[in-house]
Amino acid sequence: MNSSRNRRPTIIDVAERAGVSKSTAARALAGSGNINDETRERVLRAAAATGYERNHLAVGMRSGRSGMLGLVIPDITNPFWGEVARGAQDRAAESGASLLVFSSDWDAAKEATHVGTLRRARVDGAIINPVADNFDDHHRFGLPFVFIGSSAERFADISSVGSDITQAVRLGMDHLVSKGHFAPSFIVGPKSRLARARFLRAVHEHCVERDIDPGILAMEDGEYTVEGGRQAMRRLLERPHVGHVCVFAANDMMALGAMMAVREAGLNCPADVSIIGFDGIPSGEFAWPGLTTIAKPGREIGVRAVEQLFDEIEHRPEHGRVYMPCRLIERGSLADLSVPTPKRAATGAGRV
Amino acid sequence: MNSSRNRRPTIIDVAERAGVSKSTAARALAGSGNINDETRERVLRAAAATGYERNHLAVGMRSGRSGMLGLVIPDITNPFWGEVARGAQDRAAESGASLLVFSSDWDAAKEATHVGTLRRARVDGAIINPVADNFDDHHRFGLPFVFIGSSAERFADISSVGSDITQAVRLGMDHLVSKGHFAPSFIVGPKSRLARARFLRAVHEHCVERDIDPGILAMEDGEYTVEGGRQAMRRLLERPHVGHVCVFAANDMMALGAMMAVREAGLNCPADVSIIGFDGIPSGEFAWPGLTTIAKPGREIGVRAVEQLFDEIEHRPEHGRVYMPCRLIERGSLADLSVPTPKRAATGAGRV
DNA sequence: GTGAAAGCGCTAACAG
DNA sequence: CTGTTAGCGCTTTCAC
Repeated sequence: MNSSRNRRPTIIDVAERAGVSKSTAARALAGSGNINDETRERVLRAAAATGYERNHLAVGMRSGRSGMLGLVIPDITNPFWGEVARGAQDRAAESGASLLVFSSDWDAAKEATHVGTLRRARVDGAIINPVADNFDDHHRFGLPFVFIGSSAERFADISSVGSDITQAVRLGMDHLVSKGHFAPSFIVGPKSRLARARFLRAVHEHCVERDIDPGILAMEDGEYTVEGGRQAMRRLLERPHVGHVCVFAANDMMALGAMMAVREAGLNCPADVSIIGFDGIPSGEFAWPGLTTIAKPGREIGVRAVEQLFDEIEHRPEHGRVYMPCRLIERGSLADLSVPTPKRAATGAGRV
Repeated sequence: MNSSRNRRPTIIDVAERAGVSKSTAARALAGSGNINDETRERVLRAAAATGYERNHLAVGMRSGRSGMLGLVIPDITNPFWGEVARGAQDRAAESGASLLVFSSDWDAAKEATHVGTLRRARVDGAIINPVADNFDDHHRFGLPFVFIGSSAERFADISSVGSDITQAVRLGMDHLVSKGHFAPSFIVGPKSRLARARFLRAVHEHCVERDIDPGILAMEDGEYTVEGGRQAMRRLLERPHVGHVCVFAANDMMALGAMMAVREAGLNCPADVSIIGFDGIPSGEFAWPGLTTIAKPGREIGVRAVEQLFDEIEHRPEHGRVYMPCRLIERGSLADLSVPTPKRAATGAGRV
């Protein structure tokens, strides 16, 4: 009868079956334009009967909108970025868009390659965690885009979304104080990483607000990894100190590494050393003791980024950065030194 | 001069600039067909000069190959599936293909929706972790596809790739025996899940091989979550038992939950209770003690799935299942009872 | 309200 | 080896 046994049905098949023209069928299918109710019904029925499915390639080609969005993150395997991807995915799907996901491994060359691929795929726009610090050609990605992550913050004029580090640090510091830790030590990322400066700036701001001299705060740095945190903690413990040690790690992996170092030094967390992290990765929940940390809203960031991207695509210039609030997750890695035992208080953070 | 200030350059712009015809330009750009070296050079230069980039939408439309692949997994946020996605992503990129990623949340309806979206996007094929157990319409996805994960194993005639559960269980059991644990208890998934049966079958096979009566093995089940594992462990500990308890959990999350239950019961892992998991998620590394487990090769599964999918697309019917070997990761959650100290063996679970 | 026709950017015969 | 000619499936004027 019909030759649609092998071919996938096209709009022409639907039109023929409904006894209308291509364009009428298109109008009915797209739900656009003025069209007779009865005609529309007929077309829709014909479409269902033939098993017609819109060819998005063709739509994209003709309309200039592919219905696809790109996402370039450092590593989909990383729990934080996985959350971001999930949020973006869900929000995109909600609007009928699909997401092309790529991992850059913090490598500028890979990032460029992937953006190129996205451009050729004619995605309508892209969400990118920029790895390259040193070039402002970002403006010439050649497609609508939105940045995500803390590394994006420095591009003030570019639409971006990330966690509110200032608020996060304040949350952490206030919590530490509430537990009787007044002068924590810090484990931060390597100097090369943008996020480090951002984190330290927030710490500094907070100290100024609270009339604390940032100079007295001990600090060690290392890679944003378990091993980096472990070594930094080791160095911290080698420093002369008295009483309870409290550490604020700029990243959960480092915090977990620090925890290991504490154990390896024959000390106990939280009895001897208190640790607070930053990220909210699942592993923190299973560590022993559970890692108290400040969780970034990964999923919400993904959702929000897609929304910003839509604005960008539709030329609703909402330029500027959106800061998403973080939240504290209390688990067991923090000792409570605030209990009103005079002796206890003196033990304190060692700042006599 | 040229009007290509706004429009993105097309193959026509390149052809004009190189002084050749559209098709010659196309041939040069695609690297296909016979073409004069010098002409090709000229075209390539013209392309570079105009900043031409192939429009994959148009290519896909004309050639019938979109250069896109779909991936439908339960949850990109889950560490195992994240690994799979990453492997697939990398392998696809290697061949110049892009990956559309979707999460189904183990929901058959979502799965169907996503497959529909992929079909409309005209992906060349899809990699799917099938959630629906009860329909064989899989054959009518309407596009080339490959299954992944253990739930796919029952579709013997469909190309699929997953971990080798039989080998994994053997690896685990042998390791337990080598540490002096001869009759472990089991924590397995809910009856509704396909993977459970697959796991138990492997255990059974192993027992038969080793002349062990599977009937003597204690078993509890629960959801594949931390909470599921915790409750199952609780029930296991309530059972009458003497000496050291050894537990083989069918999933790392459950194993981690079991570890919590042990701690909550005032017991110690591994002194009183030994635990071995199955998955290889990162959290197991940070738990205390570190979780000994059998790791599935998530990334390799992703890579392999893409390769199988290419075969499928190219009509190289390699139908059948590919089993990827798992590997043992030794950490600290297993007591070594094999040391020939009679006392040790008797010390056991300490709950007299 | 509906149809005819043009064309998005590219590839694939088919001639030369 | 290169140019000409058709479309791929759809949207979108522009008539009627």
